[in-house]
Amino acid sequence: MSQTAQSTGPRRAPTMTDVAQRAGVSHQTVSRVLSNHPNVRDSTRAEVLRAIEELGYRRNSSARALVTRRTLTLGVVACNPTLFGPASTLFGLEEAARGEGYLVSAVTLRQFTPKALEEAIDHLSNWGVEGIVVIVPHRAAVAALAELRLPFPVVTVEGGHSLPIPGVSVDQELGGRLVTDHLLAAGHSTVWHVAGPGDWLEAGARVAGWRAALEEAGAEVPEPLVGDWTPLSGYRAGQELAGRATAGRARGRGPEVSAVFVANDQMALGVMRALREAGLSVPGRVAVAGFDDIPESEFFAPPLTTVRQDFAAVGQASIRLLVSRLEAATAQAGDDERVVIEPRLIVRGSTTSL
Amino acid sequence: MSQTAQSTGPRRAPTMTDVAQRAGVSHQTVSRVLSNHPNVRDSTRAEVLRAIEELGYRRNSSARALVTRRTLTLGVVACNPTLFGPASTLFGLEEAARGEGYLVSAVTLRQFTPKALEEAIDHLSNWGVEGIVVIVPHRAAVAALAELRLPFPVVTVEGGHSLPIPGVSVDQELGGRLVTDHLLAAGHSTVWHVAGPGDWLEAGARVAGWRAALEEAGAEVPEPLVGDWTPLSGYRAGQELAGRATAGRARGRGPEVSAVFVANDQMALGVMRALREAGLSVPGRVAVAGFDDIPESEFFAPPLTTVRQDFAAVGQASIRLLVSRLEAATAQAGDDERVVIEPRLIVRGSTTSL
DNA sequence: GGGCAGTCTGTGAGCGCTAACAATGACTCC
DNA sequence: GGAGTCATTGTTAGCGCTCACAGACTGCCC
Repeated sequence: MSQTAQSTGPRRAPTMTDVAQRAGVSHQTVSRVLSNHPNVRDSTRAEVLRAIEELGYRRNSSARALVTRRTLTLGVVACNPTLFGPASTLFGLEEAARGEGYLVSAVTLRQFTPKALEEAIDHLSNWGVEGIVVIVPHRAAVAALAELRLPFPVVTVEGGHSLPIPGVSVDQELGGRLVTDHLLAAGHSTVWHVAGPGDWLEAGARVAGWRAALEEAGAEVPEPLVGDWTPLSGYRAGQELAGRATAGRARGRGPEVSAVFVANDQMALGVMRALREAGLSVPGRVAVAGFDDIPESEFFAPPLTTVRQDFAAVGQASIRLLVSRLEAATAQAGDDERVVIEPRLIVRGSTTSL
Repeated sequence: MSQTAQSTGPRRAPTMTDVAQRAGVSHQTVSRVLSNHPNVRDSTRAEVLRAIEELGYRRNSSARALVTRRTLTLGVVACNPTLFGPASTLFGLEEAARGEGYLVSAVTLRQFTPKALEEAIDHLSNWGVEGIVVIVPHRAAVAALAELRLPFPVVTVEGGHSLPIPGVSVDQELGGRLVTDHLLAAGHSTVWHVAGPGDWLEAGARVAGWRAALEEAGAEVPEPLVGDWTPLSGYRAGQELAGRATAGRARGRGPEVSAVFVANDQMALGVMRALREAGLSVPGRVAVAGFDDIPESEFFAPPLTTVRQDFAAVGQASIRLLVSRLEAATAQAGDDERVVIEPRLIVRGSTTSL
């Protein structure tokens, strides 16, 4: 009665009981209306809905989660989220999750370390996520992940298939093959490679595809250069390659440089700049191909041959995997544990006019 | 006693009472340990921590949120999250929020409509976010936002300052001026402009800065072309500009084309490609400048002069604004309602060697 | 030795919701 | 017409936690 609450203070959000009172029913009936229970008389339902509308009532998610033991929240751990690939995956993933009725909370890692990964997962756990998707494609990450015995399902993206954790990935090795075969078919005697960082699984798989294609064709396999995905590192690798291209075999370190497969588009950009600066025309003197098909690639000078990955599909598949694990007491083990998505070669000017 | 739960079924997560029993204390003491209450004997604390460790106990966030009325969750609504700018902002924002002890849930819009915005906010509300950051820099979005009377604080990013909603933004107009002044100082008689979509506030502000700089310098103001941020649209605008450049004033539609300020880097890339294809060298014949400083810009051919925005700072500022509103009964109105961040001109090869 | 502060711990209530069950009334069926 | 069925509604008991308060036990002073 003599509550000060009736003053102008921040009025507490209305509760289900408030709605019930206003509609002249029990709180349980309100609950039934909100959960679309069939056995509610139409007139009652209308009454309740009107009360909800008038009060601006919203169900308290915490109370609901407490009793149903479902937070309907999924966590995502991502690294380098400003890169086109991770960002696209994140986007597709969130959209898919929303469609399934889940909220997605992402934690981003500035730099991968097992400790950072653990902290990120810990952070998410503290908010009661029901499962997580990990988009941290480092070798060490997957290993670290396997150590942690988590009380909820985990799905990896680009985490490789060496561990008994369900995951989604693009067939990076196939991508590497596609590019390499394309360049060999164009008449190059061999193909150089600028790889991604050694601790990235994707980088390794692209190397493997490239190497396999060369070996199958009986071509010489040059020592791959290594970058860190940035244009700058590509630029440096490009300078190195330019040096070899101009020095010729005289320099005695590997075959002639007439074609380069770069492990992502941004590095390819750097490589092309370095080659250009060294007076080596692309594709006239050296053909260059990338990987990812970022939106800019089509407009590089020259337009870049590359491999397109369907990131949105990756995001969707990972959510499907996670949600199926969450909702099915049925589909337990082995049931579509692994999803592999095929990449596609996009041929453009940087490799064509040999 | 005769519960079937003691079978192998999915063992329920341990509760605070379980920990209390194991440690031989009351659940309240466990709670005190977890909240770092000072009045707990060291030996008791140790006992409790050990029990927590052994049981792998985690506090139930829903129960906690229910009683404290704090979900410690923030929502973000973003559009075009695969672009460098929004992605970077999102990243900075999440990191800042985590530092403040909040979880961030993002909802991404494929395309902006007032309805989509409302649905996104609705989605977030259903999960009990305590406040939201809206990164949807459309004119209509801000208007729509003002309509909604939301029961929690809202902060806009790049939402302009026309409405009484706190917000963070980069001084886009200043950016436009910086670029334009730079080009005028380099000796160009005027500067053309390829703008972003008309319904984006940022696009408008960049146009305003460009126009103001031209007018102050007494230069002719050509009709701006309009793109949609994509390289392709820039390419089309570039073709149009190339046509004018080669036709000269004869075509009678505006001044000579010797310098172009493009509203973002990706479109600038398209513009440069079109110019190059038309045989117009950059910067020899036409100088081109962009906006955003995406990581690739430095490696374009030629390296692109552009305006750098500190997206991470934007994200951090928006979180500070939101959190201060959440935690302060003190700082009510007017208190740093607006944060403006200054952009910086980055001069590179695409405008230099006139 | 009684009172009084201060430290540590336990008890009980209740946050807002859903699930299980009970209760009511209307209707059908033989 | 009594039992059985069904639709509709209400009642009650928690979910796991924090808060407010009460108790117990120290030490210290006069």
